Amino acid sequence: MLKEERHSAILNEIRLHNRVLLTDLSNLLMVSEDTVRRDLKELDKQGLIKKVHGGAISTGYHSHDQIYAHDSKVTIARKAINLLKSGQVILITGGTTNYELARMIPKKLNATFITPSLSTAMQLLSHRNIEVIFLGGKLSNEGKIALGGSVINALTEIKADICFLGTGYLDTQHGLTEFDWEVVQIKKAMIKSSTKVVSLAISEKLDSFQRYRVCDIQHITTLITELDKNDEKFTPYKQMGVEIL
Amino acid sequence: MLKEERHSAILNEIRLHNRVLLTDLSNLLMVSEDTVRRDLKELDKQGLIKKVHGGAISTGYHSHDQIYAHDSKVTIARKAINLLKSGQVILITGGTTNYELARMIPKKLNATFITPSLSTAMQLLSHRNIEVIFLGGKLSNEGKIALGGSVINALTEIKADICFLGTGYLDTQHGLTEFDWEVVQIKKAMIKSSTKVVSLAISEKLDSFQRYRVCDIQHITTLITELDKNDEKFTPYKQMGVEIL
DNA sequence: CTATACTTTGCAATGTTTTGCAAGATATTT
DNA sequence: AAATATCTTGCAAAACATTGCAAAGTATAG
Repeated sequence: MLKEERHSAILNEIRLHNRVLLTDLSNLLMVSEDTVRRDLKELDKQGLIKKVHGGAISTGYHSHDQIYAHDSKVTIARKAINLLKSGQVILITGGTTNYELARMIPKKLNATFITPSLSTAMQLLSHRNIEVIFLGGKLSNEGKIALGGSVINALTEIKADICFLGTGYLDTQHGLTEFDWEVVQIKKAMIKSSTKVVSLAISEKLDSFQRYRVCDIQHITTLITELDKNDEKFTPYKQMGVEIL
Repeated sequence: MLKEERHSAILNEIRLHNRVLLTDLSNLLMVSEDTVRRDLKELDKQGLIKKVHGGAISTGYHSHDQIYAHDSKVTIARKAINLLKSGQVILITGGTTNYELARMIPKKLNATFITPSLSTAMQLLSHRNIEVIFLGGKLSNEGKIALGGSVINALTEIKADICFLGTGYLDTQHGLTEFDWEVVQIKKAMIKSSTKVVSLAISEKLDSFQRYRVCDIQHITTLITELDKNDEKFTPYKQMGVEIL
């Protein structure tokens, strides 16, 4: 294979995905990583791509990464990661906290993620060892997630180890609530299909509620917030058998 | 063999495959590598090809990724938009040309798009009046598209007005061909589910082919390239009933 | 037809580019 | 701070390019 062909292929990859990993290119083009590195360096010098540690990105690339840097969400996501284990099948909804979670998945984790969220799926795909299954359906314009019967149907055929529920309101009286009825249906189906249920909630979502109920507190296995787990606020949750992280 | 014969043989090879190796030409033409080298040098000086280390590539090849191809993709997408009408149900694959198409959809268009491609879906979602349905399944890491049985099953339950096939290689002898077997299955299903079949192909993808066949030329309703529709190259296509734009 | 000048071709010697490897330096992740 | 992963550098083997040259072929003028 000619050098120019490789360059062309590399530019193509980057154009398509906005980013490439060096190792992937090495496999794809069947040349050593050194050669790819040299190719990338050359293309970078020509200003066609931007070479970064571990690969290269498109020059005009602005990832969503900078947009959400909310500290508490990062804190929550970091705690949540400890629940992940290789070999698991994991349901995960959309939402910025789950997006953070998807970002910081360890590279060596080997698991299957199932999601109806476009952004989460996109993020998950950047991890090599992870299998991503998208629950198809009609996409909602706001949340960029698939909703409706097809998602719920697909969920009935799945038994996952754990599910991560993002966005949602939580209080001891009303349980986990939502403002979108369609989303509620999805979350209900997810809970039904999972052995463990993890709710990720920044503290401002606590002690408030919305119109539609997803489930009672008792159905939640683990609640993760950015607060200290010994906060007195959590005593009632603990009494209902919820683990606090 | 005369020098001129060799020259046209070389140009032919390059037109066909976009590239040639020096050693291959030497064998093919049964002359020494030195002679071929001199031939290539001469053709390069005439601007007909681009000589590179180890062989030569078509002149359009390098600029392909940067400016030229992007421009032609925009041109193609612009032509394709005229086929869209409000009320239609539209199948669309991934690929950069379709991505461009998704970007430039008119705001007032009111239609349903169905796709297995993450990036295309994401782009389509930015249009208010458009309904987007994602064909869920296991996501491939490379193409960021859903593949496999679930996509094909979902497609059997759909009868769309039109389908837009991106990336793919086209020639009169082999028809529409693809690189990836899984992708071929999806495209086949899409064609089956659509009344009209539109193939978007930059001219580079013409007159070349890959391992796996999607369909014959006859199954394509409309072919869109960046070239003029009266280009003599299209005569055989027209004879097979393909509309050229 | 013949001699001369010119072109083309292959060969060999020498120079250059490309590529993969290995060792040590940096960066990143845990 | 330790463990990985990635990067840099120098190097050697292989592939490729260049140059000069000689043999063979072609063209042209006398």
